[in-house]
Amino acid sequence: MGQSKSAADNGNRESERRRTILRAAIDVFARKGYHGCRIADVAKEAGVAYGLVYHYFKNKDELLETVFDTGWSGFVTRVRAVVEGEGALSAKVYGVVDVAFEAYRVDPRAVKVLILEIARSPAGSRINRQTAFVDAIRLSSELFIRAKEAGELRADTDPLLSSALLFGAIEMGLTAFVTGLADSRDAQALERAKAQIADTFLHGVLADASPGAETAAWKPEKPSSEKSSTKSKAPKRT
Amino acid sequence: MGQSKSAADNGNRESERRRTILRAAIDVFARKGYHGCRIADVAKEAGVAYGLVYHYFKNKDELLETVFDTGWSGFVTRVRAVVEGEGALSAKVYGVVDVAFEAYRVDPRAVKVLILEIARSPAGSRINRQTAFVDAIRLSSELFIRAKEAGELRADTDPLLSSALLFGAIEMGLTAFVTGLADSRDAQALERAKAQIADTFLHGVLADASPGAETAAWKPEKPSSEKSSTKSKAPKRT
DNA sequence: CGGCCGGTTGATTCTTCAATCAGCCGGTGT
DNA sequence: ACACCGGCTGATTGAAGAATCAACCGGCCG
Repeated sequence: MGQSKSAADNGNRESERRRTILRAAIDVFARKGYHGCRIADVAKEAGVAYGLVYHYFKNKDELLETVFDTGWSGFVTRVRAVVEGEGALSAKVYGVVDVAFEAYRVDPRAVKVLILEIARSPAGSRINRQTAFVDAIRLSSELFIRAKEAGELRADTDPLLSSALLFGAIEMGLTAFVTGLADSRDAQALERAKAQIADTFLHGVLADASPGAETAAWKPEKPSSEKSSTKSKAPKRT
Repeated sequence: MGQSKSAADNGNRESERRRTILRAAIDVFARKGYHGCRIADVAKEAGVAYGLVYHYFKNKDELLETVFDTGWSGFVTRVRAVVEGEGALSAKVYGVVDVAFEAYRVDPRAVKVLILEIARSPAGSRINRQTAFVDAIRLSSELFIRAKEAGELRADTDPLLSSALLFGAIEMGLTAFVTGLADSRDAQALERAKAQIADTFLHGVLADASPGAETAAWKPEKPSSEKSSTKSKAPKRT
């Protein structure tokens, strides 16, 4: 265990242990869920005494809160960068999808906890985590508001709902991997999923203007020559 | 309290009380969450003695399980009807969206519990509720498999993922109402949300076929005259 | 009338954990 | 050497709440 630290680490030792515990918490939460695990599990996973968890965190809830703050703030920051950056709507949408999937690639467990435990927890404790989620949706909705003014969007779209739908699609896409519906070790699959989410959101699933139209009418009109590629190599954002 | 039942109810009395408890459970779960409530709360809500809950249900978990089975089977049945029915892809997609929103309109509490407590619960107890969710996605994916063979779909779409995305969009749309982001008493808003979800999924958010390919430019300006209508009166399914 | 029986009650028991706390251990300064 | 100090330990406590159970109705049948 304890590596001798020499001198080097004088600055931030205060972490180290705390980090270990936080990491362990993420792993355990991801494996058994917040309610399904005891502090003892976290302590064991971290290879640390039960009491030490309480030395670094006020209580179990603060532990979850911290996991949340840590992971979420990074995500929001990146999303904000995309939203406020240069480029057309399409590029930004792809950028947002990319941020989410990248987060997943880097730390699937953390993303799992964020999605499963936090985004959907009913009125969790004091601090409204729901709020944080809503804030993210609001943030990216600006993207659609501006795009709409610029005429990039169809007229009958509500920006807030569009934003929500994008996140919903991303979340469900990730959930497919989180729950094992899709193989998350397949880098190709991840890439394809990313592309399809962005493409579907931007262009829909239909194979072009569906000529048949059905029953009533889905406005088949589509003068626009070739719809083209679609292969969508959409500009990588990174 | 106890209404005298006269004779009339001879047949299925075995329910009655059980139903009351189940109903109470849904309400309480919706209000405080599964983990956030005690059996005592359910009993009180139902106006029934604590012990009676255990007369009708083996334990707290079975209560949730039952809420799930009850609500979910109905939903799946309706979705199946849509998937296996007649009509073009577009109509069916709208139909699926409609089923979900109708369920919400009829019993928002129950839908809330389904979404918040069950869809996302991490490896809950024995029975895999995740599985049920996955099954629904698989079921509706058949819709996309067939549509793809018929050439209705773009070639580069994965049916399973498409199905997941549709459900993701629906779920997030409903979540917006469940969490109060949008006003669920506004029938108009519900209608619009439904239409936008289906439209976005089928046609995307973009103002038109953006021919510009991507890479460099995403072709901002769109001359395409009137994009118009699109008001989408999409065939009502009911 | 009296005993049975299924539905019903709610106090009691038992379990599970979050949270505490008295003290240990090893490093550091004097 | 000694005393101090902060990180660290884990048995103990106390509360919350799930599940049990013995007793209690009120109808019904013999």
